[in-house]
Amino acid sequence: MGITVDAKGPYINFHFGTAYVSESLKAAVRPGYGSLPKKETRVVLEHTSANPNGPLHVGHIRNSIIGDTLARAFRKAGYRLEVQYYVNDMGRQIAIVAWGFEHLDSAHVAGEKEDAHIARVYIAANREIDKDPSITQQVDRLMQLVESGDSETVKKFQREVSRCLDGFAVTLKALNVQHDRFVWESDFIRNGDTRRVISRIEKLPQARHDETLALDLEEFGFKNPYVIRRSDGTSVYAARDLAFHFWKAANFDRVIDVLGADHKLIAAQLQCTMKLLGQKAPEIVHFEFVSLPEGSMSTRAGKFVSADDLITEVRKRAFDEVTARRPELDEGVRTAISQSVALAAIRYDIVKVSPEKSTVFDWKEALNFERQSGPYLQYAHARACSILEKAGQFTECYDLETDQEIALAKKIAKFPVVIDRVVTELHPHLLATYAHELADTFNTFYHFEPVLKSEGTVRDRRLTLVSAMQNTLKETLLTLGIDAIRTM
RNA sequence: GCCUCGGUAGGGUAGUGGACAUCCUAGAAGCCUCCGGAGCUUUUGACCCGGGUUCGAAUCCCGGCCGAGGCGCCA
Repeated sequence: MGITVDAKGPYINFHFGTAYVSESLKAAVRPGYGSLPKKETRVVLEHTSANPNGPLHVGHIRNSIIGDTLARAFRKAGYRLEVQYYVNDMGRQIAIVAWGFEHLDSAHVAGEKEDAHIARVYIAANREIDKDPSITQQVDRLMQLVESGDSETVKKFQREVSRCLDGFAVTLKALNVQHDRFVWESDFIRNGDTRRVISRIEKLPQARHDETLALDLEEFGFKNPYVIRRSDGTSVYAARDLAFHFWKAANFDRVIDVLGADHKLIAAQLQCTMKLLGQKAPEIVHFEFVSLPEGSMSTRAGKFVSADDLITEVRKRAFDEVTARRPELDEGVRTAISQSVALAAIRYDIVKVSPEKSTVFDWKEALNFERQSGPYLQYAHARACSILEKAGQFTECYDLETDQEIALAKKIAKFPVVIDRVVTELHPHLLATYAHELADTFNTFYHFEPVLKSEGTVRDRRLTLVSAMQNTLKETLLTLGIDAIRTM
């Protein structure tokens, strides 16, 4: 009854007997199915970390959704996980924002979201700089003041950055994306970590002391020097990033960063340098860019589709859809359902594509709730819930017979393997593919095999199967950060 | 110019060495006697090009072409 094996041509076929499938099903009806054994490994996962100079756009949230889905998968796989957002509070872009608030008409407009306000000032300041390049010197001055710890300027930077982060928090909450800790880049200057890392780098044989301090990584295939310190003595982003990763390497067993494709080179240089310093190098999940049909996005040029606009539009469309289907429900209930549906649509649409594929943002796809979409998955779940509710009490039965039953049970049994693959391969889209396969298999089963209308042990075993499917799909959706609503 | 990542039916997409290449969309034909049709069935249609490795390549290697991203004091 277990697993039988035979050879056919060049293939070895394993036949999973009913005993094997039954065991899996018994686990699948229990709460928390798919969770792997607890591990002692401490993992730190950094994602999103967008510069606080304007609202999150549809490119940034690809990072957020890939990162948050991975985070959920790691927790499901039993790891001790901390999720971090690295706040860039001392870059040139923030200095430009600070300059803009000081020199331009930057009053807050009533009803304007904080991050949108920052973007408006940032875009205006860039326009001024284009007109009068000498402003750059004033911006440089601000950066030097921050690096030297001038409290007035530091406060000014942090005030604007905090406001922008408040805006991000609203967006990320709407997307069901969570961080455990916000790590501020400037802390690595203040606590001396950056200085200490630089002094270690100075001692490396690859160090080059000209006006700048840089590493010559040509032996590792990097043509250009990796600059650590500017000629005016201030540190560059790379130096603080090294300090940050030093700290992560010291406190965690596994360090994972989710970064955009534009970071490929600097991330590789960072990995290389960490190794030279005898430290654990981060594992990096790169995702390729999301562009618009008219070209690439740019915060600076004000050319982007903001995540907030996307959320608003998808929620509107979802509300109309729910209202058309369930007019009898209270408006409050319809609003709640449509928010869950919108969340599912957005997250699934983004996570289903493998990270290494560059994409073009498409409103039509984002607003589609059929078939290969998050709402389709939610619908399959809601249907299963409805069947179980109507069924009432039944006796669990694990002896399956028909092809449809067995196909569904096998799909259910695969779930823990999928969780494991997601965290070992760092491929969150596998979970999306699995969720769709599971819902598809269920829909086919549902079409051919009557559940409530069958009788005796046939009814029992099919209800058991529906129950296992509902629980498995629920766990899959939760790992995808999608609400497993019972009705919609 | 150099480096990195992609190139799978009309459009989008899964698939890192093996059995008729996944799914969505689009086109065609069906299914409301149905437990919620955001559904189901059947069907049309694809591995960029050229070499190589292998018993066997969408998958690995080399060279093209196309797309995205990057290339010392930006982040």
